Amino acid sequence: MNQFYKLLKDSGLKVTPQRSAILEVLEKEGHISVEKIFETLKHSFPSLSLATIYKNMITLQEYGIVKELKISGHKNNYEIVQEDHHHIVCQKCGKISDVHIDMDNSLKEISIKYNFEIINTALAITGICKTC
Amino acid sequence: MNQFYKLLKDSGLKVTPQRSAILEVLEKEGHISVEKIFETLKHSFPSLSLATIYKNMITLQEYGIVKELKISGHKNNYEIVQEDHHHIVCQKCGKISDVHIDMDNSLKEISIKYNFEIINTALAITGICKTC
DNA sequence: ATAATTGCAAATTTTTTGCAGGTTC
DNA sequence: GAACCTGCAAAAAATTTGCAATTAT
Repeated sequence: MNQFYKLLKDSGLKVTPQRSAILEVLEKEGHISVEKIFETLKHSFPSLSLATIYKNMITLQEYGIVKELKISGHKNNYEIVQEDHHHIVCQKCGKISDVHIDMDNSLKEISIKYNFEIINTALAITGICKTC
Repeated sequence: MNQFYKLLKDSGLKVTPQRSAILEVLEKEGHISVEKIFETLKHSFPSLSLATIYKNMITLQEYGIVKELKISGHKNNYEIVQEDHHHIVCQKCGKISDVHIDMDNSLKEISIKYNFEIINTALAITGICKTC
């Protein structure tokens, strides 16, 4: 019984080894592309197919378990849905880190000003990181 | 002599009819995909090639004239670089609108806290718009 | 037993590349 | 005339689909 057993069960999704492994990779890496997930897992699952990963990304997104991360100049990355947060992305080394920014006030203003019901926000801050 | 003549000239780029037309479409539409640019222009330029649009998107980005807009669930869109702004995106009708949000304080904090030199920010707020 | 999931192969979609001919400056 | 740009066709990369076999519940 793995770490994501309950999460999947509660969603009514089947707990397959491939699916669990994908989630473990996402958990471990934080943000990762389909290609890299495949690279990482093909040793433990020699028959694993890219299609399976793509299908899972779609399903897991539909169930609100995983989120797609689109960042200019990067392949699509995926992450496990967690507490709201945003991302800083180094243009040199490509590293993506989570940051927490309180935007409640700004968002409330937008919501009122445009009469817009906010469901989600995605902020990517690009620049040069500490070590670069 | 069109609207973008000076901009292109000053950048050292050649002013071709295709390039000017692409910029005009971007200007008019605000945010638009390569596919849609192609649809829009193929009437006036029957020989226009998708490759030309892709190549221009790359060049114009390199020269800081155009910016790629990546939004989850949407095709890549492009816009002309303007004053810093962000986007609200309706999940129902797909409409993308510009919004201005002052995030200076939050960004300054991030910059100091992570010792991160911020070059750019991309915020996409998704939800349901007024009319939907 | 049923419905969901996987893996494969093929198909589609999106983007890039090389090169020859044409255009801009 | 030099460098750049376009358009075409082909290639490469990214994603989706259909279907048969397998697996989870």
